[in-house]
Amino acid sequence: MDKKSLLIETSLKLFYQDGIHAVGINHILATSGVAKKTLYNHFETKEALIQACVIERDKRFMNWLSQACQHAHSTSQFIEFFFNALDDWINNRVQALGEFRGCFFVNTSAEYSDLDNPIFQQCLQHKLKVKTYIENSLSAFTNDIGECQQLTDQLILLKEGVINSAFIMQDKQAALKAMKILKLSV
Amino acid sequence: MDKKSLLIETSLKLFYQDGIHAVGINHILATSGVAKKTLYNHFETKEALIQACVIERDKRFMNWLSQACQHAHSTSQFIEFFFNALDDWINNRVQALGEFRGCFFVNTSAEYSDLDNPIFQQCLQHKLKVKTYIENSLSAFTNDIGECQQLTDQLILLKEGVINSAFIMQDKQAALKAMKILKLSV
DNA sequence: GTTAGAGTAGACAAGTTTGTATACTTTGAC
DNA sequence: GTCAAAGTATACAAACTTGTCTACTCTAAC
Repeated sequence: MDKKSLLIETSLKLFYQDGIHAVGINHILATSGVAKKTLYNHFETKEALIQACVIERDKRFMNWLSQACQHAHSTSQFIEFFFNALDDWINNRVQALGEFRGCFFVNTSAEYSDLDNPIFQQCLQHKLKVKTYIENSLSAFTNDIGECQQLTDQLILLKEGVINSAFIMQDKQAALKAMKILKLSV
Repeated sequence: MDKKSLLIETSLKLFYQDGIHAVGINHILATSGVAKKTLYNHFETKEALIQACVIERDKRFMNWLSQACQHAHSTSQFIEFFFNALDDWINNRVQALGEFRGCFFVNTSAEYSDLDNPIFQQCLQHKLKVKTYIENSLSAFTNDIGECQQLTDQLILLKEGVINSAFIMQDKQAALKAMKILKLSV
């Protein structure tokens, strides 16, 4: 693995584990075994490294989600795949996303919560991307745009609730509970 | 206001705004206008101050929530009051909770996400307290314990989803959307 | 008026932070 | 084999971190 990727990999893991401000550059260097000059060769500042991490996390998340839902052939099947994927993640069956500690984007936003902060904006954009992905996927199964949008809103709302509850309440059944709610209402 | 309360008040505001690690003791002192010795007279360490902040936030949250829902006389009315309260909060109509920046307990947990960290445990306990409050409130309106538990789970899941979505997606309508979901399924 | 408790102001210690600079080594392309 | 690019190791600067300490002041009770 090239040094730049190694640095992002290491930082992503440490940032997700302990938060951004709590993890110093030196800690990242010691863990990755990379020299300081190499880091500042690839990234102008710590902030640039953080931004690269957010981009990488977004990539991994979208890859995982789209793969998990790709074989859905109906709305109800999409819902099932979607929440099963979340269930896998919060129960640590998805290696690409690391040991579950809630939503990386929410955790990161909590440390950069000003609306005009570029890191917050990156996190917001990720969430919008997920929303667009869901809406596009669902639109294949129905012609009713309103219904499609409403279901997207509901999936998003429940997804955020699942991730949050699984993290802070340690409710590892959250995804299955959420699936039930939608199955009752759809 | 006595100095101890002033320190908690100031810290709570700054921690909620910028995160815990990002806010130094000196910043808190400069903002509150309190001397360093006074702070360390009241709190042994920064961690003790953080813990006092979590306790205070829990108090304010529970007070606000229980007041907002106290006049509910039925399950559906409770749901209405509950989500209207959330709607007030995320749209900055609740002074006691400060300018909305997501869930203080989630934001804080993100910086102390080890299960055995006492701060994480405090946040977890707060969430369990909210759950107990909801379950107790609902139990007054029905004799079906299973239904009561299920609805509690749903309310919790949607509450977390609402707070998260309102924060990171800046979806200020999230609470009203969530109310709709439950009205469809109940 | 005296006195004890609480607060102020700020210097200080010891360690950490991000980021730069220097001197040396490895590696891969030609 | 040469040479440039990339990496290593580490010292260093400047600022910041938490927490301690000293000397002074204010305030309220008696």
